[in-house]
Amino acid sequence: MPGQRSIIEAEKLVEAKLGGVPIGHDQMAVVANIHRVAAAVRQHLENSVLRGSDLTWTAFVVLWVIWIWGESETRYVAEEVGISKGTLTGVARTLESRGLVRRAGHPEDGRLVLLGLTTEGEALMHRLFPQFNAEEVFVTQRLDAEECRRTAEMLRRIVVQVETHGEERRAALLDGAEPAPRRSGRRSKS
Amino acid sequence: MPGQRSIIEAEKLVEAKLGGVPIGHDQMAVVANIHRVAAAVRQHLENSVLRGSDLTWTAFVVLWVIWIWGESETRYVAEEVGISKGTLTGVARTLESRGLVRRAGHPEDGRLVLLGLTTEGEALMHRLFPQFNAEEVFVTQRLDAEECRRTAEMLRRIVVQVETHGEERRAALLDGAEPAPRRSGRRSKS
DNA sequence: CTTCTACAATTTGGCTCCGTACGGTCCGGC
DNA sequence: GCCGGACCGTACGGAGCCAAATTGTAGAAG
Repeated sequence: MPGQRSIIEAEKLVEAKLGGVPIGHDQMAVVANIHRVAAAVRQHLENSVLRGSDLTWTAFVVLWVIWIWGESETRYVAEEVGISKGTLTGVARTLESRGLVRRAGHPEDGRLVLLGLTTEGEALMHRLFPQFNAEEVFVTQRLDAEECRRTAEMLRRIVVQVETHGEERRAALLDGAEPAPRRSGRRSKS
Repeated sequence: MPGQRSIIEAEKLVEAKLGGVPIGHDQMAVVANIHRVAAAVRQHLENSVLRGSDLTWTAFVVLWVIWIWGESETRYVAEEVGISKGTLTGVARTLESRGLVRRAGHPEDGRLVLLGLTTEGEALMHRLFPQFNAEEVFVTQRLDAEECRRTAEMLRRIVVQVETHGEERRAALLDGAEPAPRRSGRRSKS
């Protein structure tokens, strides 16, 4: 990995930059490594198994969620995948046009839309997931099963922390000040 | 975290879906959690400290890399940040137009371009990074220092694995077949 | 029955990011 | 001097992504 500079070395430089200001070094290293590894793994999977079936990462995750959990309401799929409902609309449409996903109205509540896999979609996932998982095994090759479990547990704790206390934390940080609107995105009419 | 369904439960469903096909469950859980936590942390940081300074995640990381490592060649910045050189051009231009980044030609090799922070950029990072790090500490609150170190080490191993053996692995998987061009992006003229 | 309200998905606008393809510039070797 | 290679910049085309605005349904209130 040419050019990959060490995070430990970075810490020393941060120390020098900030003089007396105390910094959580271990925490910084975890967060930095999380994003580094997420990008590396995603890129590896896109360039190995996903590219061959012309699927983006997001599209695959959407298929995976529907595959695992069965026909589901769009709002749950969006949340599970980690994208907005508006984004899911577009991704689902693409997958529908390729005959992998089927969209159906909810039998009781006409506002809801259910997403399910077509037979073709089922077949694709049945073929693709073992390949996908084989790469998951490949990337984690330098960890034994126990280390995998422990690492997953640590990561899960971070997710729980953010998802249970994140919102109140953000509110406390802003402390009254309005949330500073996102610069991109559609402008408010007012 | 409403709607967050358990990965353990998902594993059972995968098992049911694939019958006899053996699956690396622990590895699957690690990879799934990596991306879940990466998205959660990124979103938390964008909505807390970054939004206030109108910075995207990518823009902040670019600033951070330049801040830490000092004036650097664009190719190293792009690699360190984990984005393509083309993307960096756009991001750097935006940051330059806001007076945070300065761009200069390499004194010896005229092909290279060096990116550095302006005084304003330095000041911004000096103010922003402690806030950023405070949120890193917040999200990892449920891990003690030792757990942080161990987790970072595990993640680092995955990065090393992908970056040392990823390329040959992808080559072996394709095994001769041409790499199946990305469907999006500019079409070849031919 | 009508209206109002809540909530759902979708549409729309704006931005980000990637991969590809060129074009320009510079370096090194022949 | 010329050519091949490396590098940056620019220009597309395309997918993702978010948040506001819109549209449509459900259900309650009058």
